[in-house]
Amino acid sequence: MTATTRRGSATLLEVARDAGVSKTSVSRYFGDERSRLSTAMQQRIAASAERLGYRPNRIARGLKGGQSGLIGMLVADIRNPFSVAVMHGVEQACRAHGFSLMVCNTDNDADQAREHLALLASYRVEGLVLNVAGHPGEALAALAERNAPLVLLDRALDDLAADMVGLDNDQAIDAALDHLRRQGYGELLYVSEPPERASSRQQRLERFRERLDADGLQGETCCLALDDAPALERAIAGFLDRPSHAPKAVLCANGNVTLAVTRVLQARGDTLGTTGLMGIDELDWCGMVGPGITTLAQPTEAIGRAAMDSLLERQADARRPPRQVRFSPTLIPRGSTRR
Amino acid sequence: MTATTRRGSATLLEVARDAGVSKTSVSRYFGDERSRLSTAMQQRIAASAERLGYRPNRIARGLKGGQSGLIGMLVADIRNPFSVAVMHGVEQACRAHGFSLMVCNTDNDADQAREHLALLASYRVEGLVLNVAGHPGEALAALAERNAPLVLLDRALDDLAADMVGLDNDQAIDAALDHLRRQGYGELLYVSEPPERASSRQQRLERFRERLDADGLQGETCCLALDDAPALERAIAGFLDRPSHAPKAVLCANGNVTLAVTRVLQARGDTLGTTGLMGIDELDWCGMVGPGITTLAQPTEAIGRAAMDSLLERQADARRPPRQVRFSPTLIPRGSTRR
DNA sequence: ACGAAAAATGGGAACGTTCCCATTCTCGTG
DNA sequence: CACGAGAATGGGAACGTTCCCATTTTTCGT
Repeated sequence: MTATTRRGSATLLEVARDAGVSKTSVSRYFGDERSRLSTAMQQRIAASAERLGYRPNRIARGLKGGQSGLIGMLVADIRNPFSVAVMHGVEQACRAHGFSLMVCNTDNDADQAREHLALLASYRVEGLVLNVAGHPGEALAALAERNAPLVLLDRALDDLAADMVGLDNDQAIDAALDHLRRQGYGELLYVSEPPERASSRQQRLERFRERLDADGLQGETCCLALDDAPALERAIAGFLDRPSHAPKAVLCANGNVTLAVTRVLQARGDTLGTTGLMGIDELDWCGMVGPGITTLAQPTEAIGRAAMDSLLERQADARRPPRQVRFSPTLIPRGSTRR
Repeated sequence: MTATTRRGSATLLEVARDAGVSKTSVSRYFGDERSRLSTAMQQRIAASAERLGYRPNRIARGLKGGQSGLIGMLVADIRNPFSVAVMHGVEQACRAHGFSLMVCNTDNDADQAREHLALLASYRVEGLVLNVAGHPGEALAALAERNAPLVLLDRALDDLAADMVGLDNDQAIDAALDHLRRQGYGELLYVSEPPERASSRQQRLERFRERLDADGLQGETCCLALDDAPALERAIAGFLDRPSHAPKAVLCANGNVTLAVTRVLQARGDTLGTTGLMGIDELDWCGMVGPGITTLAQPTEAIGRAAMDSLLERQADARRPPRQVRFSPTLIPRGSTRR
């Protein structure tokens, strides 16, 4: 009872007894209501808590108040540097607002997504950042269940009117096409992963097609899963090996595509620049491959922070109409688009 | 009370009432004791739970049983692909054993580490994976407080006898030196980040120095913070621009170093291969820069899983002596070490 | 110096579980 | 046919908080 070592940490009640005050006062001290306590009491509590090594139990706190202090984040692919960068932003913002982030990785698997969503719901997360393709049904379930704020990252879900944060895809495609045209490329190949379940992929693809018509550029698109390397090789060969009137360039829809396409071009022995190459998403190595790869960088940290802001705002006003926040990309010109 | 939509999800008690059974039975159904229930009761509970959309509240469960179902992980730098890969392994293993992973990123900041550690403790995590430099005092505090299993990733802490999982650093350095020697490089520069607070950096550095003596190789070491680019440039210039009798090569202590050094070499216009380059840690782009960069790949996923295994074992037997698990690297030879 | 308002404090009842103990029911067995 | 073992079930007390209210103390204006 006195100074014996205990297995767990001290409880609020023990601190209260030790300090000779009520548990309510201790609760207030560690809650946000220190101002309601006299200085003397604050000191006594502080002393006792210190001596006993007391740490409030977030779990117990979450139970009564319904405040888990947790924000959940569902990421389709944790190994994607873009996702990690955004996650970093989300985490910073979480900390700044006293939340903790619980990240789940679905490996692009709908079953895992469902499972993880249920898990996050069972931890009563107070907000949810979603960066996955597909199945909003489950998301809705979790949402309805807990009535927790939700924000979509980089992809909208048709049948779910939710807040969303991401790149201004139209602007990105426009910037890319402008740059490529200005650099003298006349025939373009747009390579994307399958757009079916990811709205941002759809938007970029669509915009590419629209602008092609409008600008009178020659171009084509190609959507395929990146694990099918031979298919990608064939697609690229089909485009590059055809006789043409104007210099050719490949535009990559995201970082993963850029990686895969660059591998193929290298294997073929194409010279970057002569064959244009440009990608959305900036990566560590883009400046180091050949003459450097031109990219459109996304403001990843800002996107992450904006996601958290959106969560907080919706927490404050649940019935505000859904809003989309779009960020502008930054063009980083390099040798791969210099002839 | 009847079929009205509710704001949160149903509670165990509501399910019990709906099914006309006691809460204990429902608790048993969702716990691990289904076998103790009659088939009839199982069906009734299942039906009610389904209809009400019941999901057990992990927070409440954690309170009474002390089982948070959470594993904590502290990562020094979430943007390091190596850390992410290991984290991926840890997460998989967590899921396989019914735990969830809570990842905190410290951005190499001791204050954040302390803060996050306190946080994880307050969530009563049942295990802790540590991948940070420095301050074990805090870690010990959390450990002692909760008596939770602990495993160190990639770095041991001198004053803390804990389980640890990581690369076999000696073997890695040996493999690197063997390879470089066999390829005909005679003068070596070993570049590392400051080793003070990370044991694996120390081990690699030490081993490099030892083997240099033993093998009669010419070589030197250089430790600096990577954000100081000019210093790195100077160090590399000092090494490469000096007249010599044998081909020179740079060995990088980890992926971040490889990135920084490669940038410098490219800026200088050195030809990879003529100037040897080799790094520990395999990265996406290592095959694509110049003639490719030779690396020693770590089995990241396996390391992650092993960390989790270690946690579970220690959970089962708290007083087993600390154990270290060391993994072998895989050499991936590329053009940067071909003359 | 007298209330009355404001500030400081405390006592319990939740929150949604689990878990220890009863209690009831079902049989096989002597 | 009574008896106890074992299975199936239920009642209540925790777990460590927060929060509503009640109570006590202080501070002032007049």
